[in-house]
Amino acid sequence: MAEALYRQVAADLRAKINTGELPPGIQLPSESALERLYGHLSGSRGDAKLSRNTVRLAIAILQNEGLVEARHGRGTFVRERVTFTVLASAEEGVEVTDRDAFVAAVSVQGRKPEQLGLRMEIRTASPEVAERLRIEEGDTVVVRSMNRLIDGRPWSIQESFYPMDIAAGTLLMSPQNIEHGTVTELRRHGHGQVGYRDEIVCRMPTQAEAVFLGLGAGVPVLELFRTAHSPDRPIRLTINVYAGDSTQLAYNIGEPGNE
Amino acid sequence: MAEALYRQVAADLRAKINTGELPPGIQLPSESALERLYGHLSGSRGDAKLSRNTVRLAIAILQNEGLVEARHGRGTFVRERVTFTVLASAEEGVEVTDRDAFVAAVSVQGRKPEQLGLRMEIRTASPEVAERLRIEEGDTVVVRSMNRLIDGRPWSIQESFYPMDIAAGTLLMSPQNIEHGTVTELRRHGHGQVGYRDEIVCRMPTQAEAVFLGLGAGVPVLELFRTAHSPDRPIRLTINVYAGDSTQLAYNIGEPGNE
DNA sequence: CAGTGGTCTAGACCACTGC
DNA sequence: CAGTGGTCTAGACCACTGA
Repeated sequence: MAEALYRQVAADLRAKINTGELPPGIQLPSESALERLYGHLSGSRGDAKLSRNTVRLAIAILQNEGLVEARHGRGTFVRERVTFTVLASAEEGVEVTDRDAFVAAVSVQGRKPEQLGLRMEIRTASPEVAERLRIEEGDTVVVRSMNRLIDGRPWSIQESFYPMDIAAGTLLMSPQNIEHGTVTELRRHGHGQVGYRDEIVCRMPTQAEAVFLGLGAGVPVLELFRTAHSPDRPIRLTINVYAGDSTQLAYNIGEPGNE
Repeated sequence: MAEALYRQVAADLRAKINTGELPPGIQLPSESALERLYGHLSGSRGDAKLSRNTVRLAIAILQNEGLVEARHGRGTFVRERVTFTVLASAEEGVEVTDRDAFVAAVSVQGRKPEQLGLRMEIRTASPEVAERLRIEEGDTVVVRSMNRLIDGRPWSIQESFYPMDIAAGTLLMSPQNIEHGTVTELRRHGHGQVGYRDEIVCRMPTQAEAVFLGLGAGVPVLELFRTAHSPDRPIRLTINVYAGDSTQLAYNIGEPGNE
């Protein structure tokens, strides 16, 4: 046995997608059609026909590679993708993660931004959070979270963590948008931001993330941990989870080139 | 029908992994054991038992989430993961992507670095490459590529593209390591690097990448496009493809905090 | 050799979509 | 209603691993 049948079928369909013979948006042949189309691979007689499960295994591979998307009752289609670029580096190390900055950045790229549900909670720090904020695991932290959409499609999940002693007595304690921005609000209370560290990983989404972001099988997420600090200490940790099939992060480092 | 059986099985196993009841490295019950273990879900009589395909569908979900790994003839195991952090920002915008820098960075984190097969080719620019180097599609470019391993495991695939007029007459045309580094070599020929732009995306690997990097199902890759420029023009594009389950990219922006 | 996962078949019934 | 994908079963044979 050279190569499993379902892998051969997947490889053939993948090739057709990559060469453009099956362009984005196009419907694949139905499962029963594929059973017949690839029947000749089974090495059997003339009436050759694959079993449906074999065909479905092949399609599952392509789904998990993010190449196709099955729509119940309608068919299986080659995925289309458009990406949005986030400029994650900033002059002077004082970036803006507030709503206005998001709205401006997206609008510039000709897309429609939306921000949903600013929530504020008080939690205890997980090990991940505690380590980056340089506090103890279990210390209380203020969490401000929101969801962002582009062109009506869920795009990112953002949670910002503040040590309780920093957030206490500021507008961060209120579950509302801060007009002048959180960076300015922190500065007014003696926590001027002078820089940040970004850590970026990619992984497959959790169940909850996949549901909220509307991710099909085979779409990973980009996770960005941004630890902002004053000259003295970390003042904020922002975790962003982005839909991997529609996000690009960009950093400009050093002097700008001649553009 | 509330929720598909195989999804219920996957959800239960996932919960056990997340709570640590099934810690990393542990073997899952065998497929036939799972058939019996979760038989009660089938809503049937006492001898309840799932079909093997149903169990396999459940395991496939966890594999595609990168949570477990099946080893033929041995069993299915909860994945363990260790990550290596790449500091991608650099002082003065003049980073070093050369072998020595890689070796030093990995050694510092107590791991064993290796670099394989430096290759040099001449190709024509794809649209992706041409756009970033600001040349025409189809223009000839010099490509220098290599693979890197950490602790003996394939970790990244790197390809650097240079416009032909920049590479001509330099050591870049030879398929050998450049002792003083490519950045210095370019500077000696009048192309001093003053900054770069990084673009980061994540996606599922191609077939070839999955094979080379030894990625199981459900492991995405991080792809980093670094366009380095002199004051005048782009001088190099480096594309790195990293195993997503063992890589973290980091950027320090602005003034360093008090550490 | 026994036990594990890998591949494949044949057929059943269900749920969703759109005409 | 016909056609699509979603779920599930029962059973077969193969390939790999390790004792």
